[in-house]
Amino acid sequence: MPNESSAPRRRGAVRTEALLQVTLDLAAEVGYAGLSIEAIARRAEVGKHTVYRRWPTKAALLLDALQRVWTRDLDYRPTGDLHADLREQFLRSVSALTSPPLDPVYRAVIAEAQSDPAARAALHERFLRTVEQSTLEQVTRAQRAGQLRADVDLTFAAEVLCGTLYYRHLLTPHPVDETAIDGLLDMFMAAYGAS
Amino acid sequence: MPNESSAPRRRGAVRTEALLQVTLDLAAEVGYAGLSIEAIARRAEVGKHTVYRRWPTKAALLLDALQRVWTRDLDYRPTGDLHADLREQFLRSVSALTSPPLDPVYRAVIAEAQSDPAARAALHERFLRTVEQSTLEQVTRAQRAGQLRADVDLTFAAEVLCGTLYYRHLLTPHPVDETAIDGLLDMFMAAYGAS
Amino acid sequence: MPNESSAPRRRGAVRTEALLQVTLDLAAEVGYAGLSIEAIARRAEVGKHTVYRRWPTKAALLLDALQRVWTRDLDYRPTGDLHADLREQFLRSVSALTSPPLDPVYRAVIAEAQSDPAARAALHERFLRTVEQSTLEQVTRAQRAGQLRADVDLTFAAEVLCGTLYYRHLLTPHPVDETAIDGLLDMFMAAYGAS
Amino acid sequence: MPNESSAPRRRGAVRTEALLQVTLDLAAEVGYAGLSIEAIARRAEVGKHTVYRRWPTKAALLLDALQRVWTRDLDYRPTGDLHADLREQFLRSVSALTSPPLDPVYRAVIAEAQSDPAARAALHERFLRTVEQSTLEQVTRAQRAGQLRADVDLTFAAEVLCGTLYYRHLLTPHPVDETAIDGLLDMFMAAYGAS
DNA sequence: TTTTAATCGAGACGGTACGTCGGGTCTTCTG
DNA sequence: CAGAAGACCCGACGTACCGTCTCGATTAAAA
Repeated sequence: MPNESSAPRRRGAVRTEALLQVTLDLAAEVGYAGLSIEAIARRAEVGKHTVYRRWPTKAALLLDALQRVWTRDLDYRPTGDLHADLREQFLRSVSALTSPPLDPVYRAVIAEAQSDPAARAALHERFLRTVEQSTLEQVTRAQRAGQLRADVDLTFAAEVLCGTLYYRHLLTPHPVDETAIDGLLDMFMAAYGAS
Repeated sequence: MPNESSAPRRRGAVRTEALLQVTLDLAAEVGYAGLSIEAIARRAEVGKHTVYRRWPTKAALLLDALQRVWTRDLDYRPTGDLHADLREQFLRSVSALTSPPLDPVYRAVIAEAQSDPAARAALHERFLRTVEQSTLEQVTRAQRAGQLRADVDLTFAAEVLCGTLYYRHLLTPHPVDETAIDGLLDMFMAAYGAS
Repeated sequence: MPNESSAPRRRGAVRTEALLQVTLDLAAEVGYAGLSIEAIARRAEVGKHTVYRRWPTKAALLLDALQRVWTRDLDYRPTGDLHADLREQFLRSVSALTSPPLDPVYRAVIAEAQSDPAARAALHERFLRTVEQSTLEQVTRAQRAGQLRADVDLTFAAEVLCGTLYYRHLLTPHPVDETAIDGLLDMFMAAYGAS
Repeated sequence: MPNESSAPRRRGAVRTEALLQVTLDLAAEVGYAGLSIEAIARRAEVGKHTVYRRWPTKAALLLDALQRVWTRDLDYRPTGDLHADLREQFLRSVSALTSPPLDPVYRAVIAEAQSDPAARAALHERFLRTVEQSTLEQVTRAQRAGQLRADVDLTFAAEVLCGTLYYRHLLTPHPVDETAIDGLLDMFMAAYGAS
């Protein structure tokens, strides 16, 4: 009896997915400017209320849309070489963050977050902290493996690593290229590299 | 001499000043949300065109308004003790950045900058780079005084120091407090401290 | 036989009643503005479909609701004195038409009827014509009793009597008071009074 | 000296005219249903605010639009024969009231007036009362000419004459044809005709 | 001075988006 | 299988800003 209910499939789940996809499409095509709820609803051929029913705020919608593309790139496999692994992870992140679907949405979220502390908290909780966390795990592993000094708490170091890259990407006109990443890692290793 | 010059009829430059001040006042009172050009002109009892004649963009206006409060806090005097000096400078910056007149304007600029690369460049050129620069000068002086290793280019290090603080302030819910600043400086000294 | 229903009790009859009552309650409380099908269904804790299943149109629902209060006031008993009887009937009608439950519903029906000829026909058939009819019966009785000229068809006269009052009530800011009613009856008697 | 300033021409007077015309056009084409402010603005290629700037309410706009067509038909010239003159006037009014541009607008006004006492008052003041008034003047002239009894106040009679016709037109499915008008006038003459 | 040319306040204007509401239709699930 | 609950598309509501534009009135510099 192959019952079809293994996925409960709440009523509008499909539509929710569609709306998020439309948001990404729109972002890729018209960029940050075209990301109005009105435009999204229009493009999705959906009443505005159908959007508002799902997300109380544009920021909330954008965060979910972000999630949708975000999770796809988290399948990296550490090799054990800390420097190489961090380098790889950062390059991947930056590459994703720079290309069309993600970049406009991310910037839109940043913009929204400036006027809405709640959105700011959500942004950090769901994305920035995640990146910090995965970075922290990597360096902690390296620390246990003796590659880093054992007498320091690396939590803040992880924030510095990530924060520097986000700062450069979002707030400066400079690109986050290999030079920048290497410079950052050099400083990190100089500070915390074992003996 | 029936000239009723009690009303001196201020000319252009004065009015420009007045508009910037109104922008700051509005920001302090109603916050980011109230910073529309419409509201600013209304509050200043000025035609909208008078605003547009001076600044092509909201971002441009906000940047100038920012400048107005910004320059007031740059009168710090280094003592020679690197750690203490940086600490002092960062605490001052953050304190200014957190209090009413500046914070809403800064966030508004950040928001505008997301959709406008030119504004992003201007933001970096006029503010972020300035802070990086003054930081760089300080650490370079210390380097020459032998407090820091002589074999490194500190340009990027200065960016890391500033970037980390901006990242935390603008994009996370965490406060930029003394703990954070000290943590950051510790990492910096561990990496680049002499011998 | 524990059947408690001497009447066949069609399933939804009670609910239909309840909906009509809710409509009247809502009209009394929030007036014409609050008379949306949405609000009625909400107030009755009923799905909108349950309303649409019963009435194809808001006008239809309102007409039925109107009926509900209307029939309660038709228990007048003519005395034989034409002038007094008409006066009494008109005063009653107007009094009912002016007070909360009925007035907003009536006006809502008028409004609906403007855009919907079918509703207009129904309004006339079920209410206006009824009033004209009962007026006609009274004057015809008086005519047969010799109180009115025998050589005229009073059908149109009845329409004039009623129409004038409705006109004043619905389309002018003037109240339909005793003065108005007496003036109208005077004119009527002057035209058709016997000899 | 052909000075061009005989008309001061306030800024948007032309546009106001255009909007009223568009309202009438729309009414003629799509009828009562299409008379949303949104549709009017769209059709006139005008921002919604441009409409709201001129009229606080849909009712106000419709009343002005009504005025525009209304005044064109008031150029009748009484002949002195009361019965014929009233007949002519009523026929003209009804004819105007029945044809496309006017009928949908009038009904829309009636509908709006039901929920807005102010609109109701305005409707009466600007249109209904005008008709009553011109009717009153005609019958008063006839009264002075000895065609009508001298001992009666005809104010209310004028209301009855007009009210009956409006009642029939707006609230019943019956047409206001010559039969109806003649019946009404017969009753009137029977009541107030001289000797 | 007188004229000319900016500059100003005020705000109209066509747009676009906001967030809310109601109209009708169509589903889903419960009793 | 009827019914409550409400999702859904649609489109109007009235408000707010955007950036451009016109309007007179008020000044400044040029004639």
